[in-house]
Amino acid sequence: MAELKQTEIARLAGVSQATVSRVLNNDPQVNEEMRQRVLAVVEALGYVPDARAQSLRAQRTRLVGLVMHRDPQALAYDPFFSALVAHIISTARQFNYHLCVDAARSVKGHRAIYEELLRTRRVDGLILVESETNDERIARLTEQGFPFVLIGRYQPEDAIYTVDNDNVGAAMIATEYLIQKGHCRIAYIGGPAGLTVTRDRLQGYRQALEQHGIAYNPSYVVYGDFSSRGGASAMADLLMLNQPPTAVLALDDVLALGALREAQRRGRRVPDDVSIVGFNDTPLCTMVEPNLTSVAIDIPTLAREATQRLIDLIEGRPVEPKRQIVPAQLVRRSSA
Amino acid sequence: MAELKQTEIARLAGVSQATVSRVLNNDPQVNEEMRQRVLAVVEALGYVPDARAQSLRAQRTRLVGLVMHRDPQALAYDPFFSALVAHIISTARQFNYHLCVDAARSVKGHRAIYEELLRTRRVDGLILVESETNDERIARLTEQGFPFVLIGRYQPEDAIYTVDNDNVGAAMIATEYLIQKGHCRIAYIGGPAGLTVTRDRLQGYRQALEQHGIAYNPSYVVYGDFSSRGGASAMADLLMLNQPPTAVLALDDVLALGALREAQRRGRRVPDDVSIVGFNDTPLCTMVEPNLTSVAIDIPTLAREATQRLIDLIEGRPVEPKRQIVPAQLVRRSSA
DNA sequence: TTGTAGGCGTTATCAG
DNA sequence: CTGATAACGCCTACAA
Repeated sequence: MAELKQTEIARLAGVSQATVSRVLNNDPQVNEEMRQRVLAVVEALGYVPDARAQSLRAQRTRLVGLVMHRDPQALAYDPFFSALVAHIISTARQFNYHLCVDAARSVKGHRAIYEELLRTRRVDGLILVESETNDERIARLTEQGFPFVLIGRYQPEDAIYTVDNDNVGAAMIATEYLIQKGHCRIAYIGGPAGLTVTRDRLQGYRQALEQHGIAYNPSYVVYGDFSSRGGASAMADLLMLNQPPTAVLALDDVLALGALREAQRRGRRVPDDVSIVGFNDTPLCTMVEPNLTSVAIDIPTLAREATQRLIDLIEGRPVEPKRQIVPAQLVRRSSA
Repeated sequence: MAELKQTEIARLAGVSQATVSRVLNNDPQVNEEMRQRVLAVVEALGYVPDARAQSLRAQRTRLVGLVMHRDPQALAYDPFFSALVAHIISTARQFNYHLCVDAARSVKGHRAIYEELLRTRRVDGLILVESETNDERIARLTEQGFPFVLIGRYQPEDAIYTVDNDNVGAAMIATEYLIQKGHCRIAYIGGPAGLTVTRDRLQGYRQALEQHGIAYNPSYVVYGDFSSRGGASAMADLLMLNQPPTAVLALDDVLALGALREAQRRGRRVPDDVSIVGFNDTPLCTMVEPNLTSVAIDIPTLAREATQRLIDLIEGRPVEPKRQIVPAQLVRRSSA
């Protein structure tokens, strides 16, 4: 079994190794009889070409990389992450690609991964998420002409290939919904401050306030890490204010749930005392009481589009336009 | 930048390509001066060896595979999956390995992945989860002498390398806990019936009943897929019985939550009317009201041990004993 | 101590 | 239409 290569097949079929290769690559020029003879042996022995050799020869691994800018620990229970991975996997597979996942929070660790995955040409392309403003990675990737797609926004638009869920617009919709419900003391719980997604949604939130003539109050903006605890402590801070908010927009469902639970723990009724809106529309939303109103950002489409575009880039097909927007949609439930 | 290989470095440093290779592999025999000269050029150009070439040459990709026997769709929001991936990633990285993830539910799809990952030698070893009894994959892997570690149980024990969280024991502990609380009508909500984990926990459940002289009632055993909805419909079935159970042991937290919500929807109070215990101790447990009592199966350790053992196997280090058990532990909260 | 050369398993280019 | 032959980039005997 260890010696199963094309030369071995060739020997048994009584042809040259080159012919075996041709048969396997469906070269139309090969004689039908030879093809059958070769295929018979291939079938009999269950021969499959060695991906390592193919990778070297073709200068292509058929592997796409996904690097999360996050501590692996923090990823462990993140539904956004698992949804992303799941959908990238299934899309990639349709094109005969596989997924290589990595993660690191530290800049050093991140650079190491970057080196290890990209410079070594271990993967053919990269899907980036959670970019920070002025993300150093993006500059380097662009400079090197390495295929990559960013899930998120980037400026200047059209500088790189992106699939964006229009966070600014989505946050606006959610905020306007709260305003229409009569709220004017609306808070925003973001993720880590440097992330583009945090800033974009903040921007949408502010724009909505502005359009409705509501003054922006900086003490209503709190940042947390992506965890239930982060949401809880943010909510705790908000409730200690002299004029606590009557509604909260949280950057994702996990944060929103933490906030919700904290509010309840402190005796607030949701949505009567405080309304809460999350992001991502994960199954968590229907798992808590009251069910969480959330902005669905359509992770499947995001992942599918990003993957497909990345593969197009890798294989040299034209990709237009550079920026694609996947619409988001507010899913109304009981929490707001 | 495209032409960055050892011959190029060698040319610029005025040495042979072999010397460059030796320097990069820390061969102690190279002259210090040469080493410096080579390293200078390497640094200056930012050269990193090509993983594809190394893979072919070394017959090793430094990639470990994780294949979930599940529809990618179903994986999307599964906390067990994301926790597993996250911890495998960080362990693998310590040993300079990367993770390639795949998933498929259908047998055909699964076999395709198996071929594609293993036979092509795209990965050096495999971590398996969710094995079924008489899992065909395991026989083939064993037969081929391919390095793999199973997370779960397998019989005969010691036939293959496994890391097991002692599901039988864990289910026993949980069931006994319920019995001690005075319950005797205890139901079990499993996952897909074929999975080893479903059967093992059922076995533990039955053993506990037996030891306490409680008759086993088949109508108290229901199977669902791994989803909140699965748990809900299982609970619905249970509550329609003439003598509905007063306690439920669910195969994982997601199922347990679905069950919990369904019970509440039907006006049952938890834990007063019906107690519920889940598995995995995911963050979900503290996100719902009442907080979910759950059996913590220590996914980080499971993942870490499996990864480490797999890498030991790949690199030819002895691994003993073949079967390792990671203890589980009941985390008591309010739902039971 | 360093250089030369062979080969890892493929694919692709040339002759024949 | 098929068979030698040359890369792909790297590591490692073996030779100098």
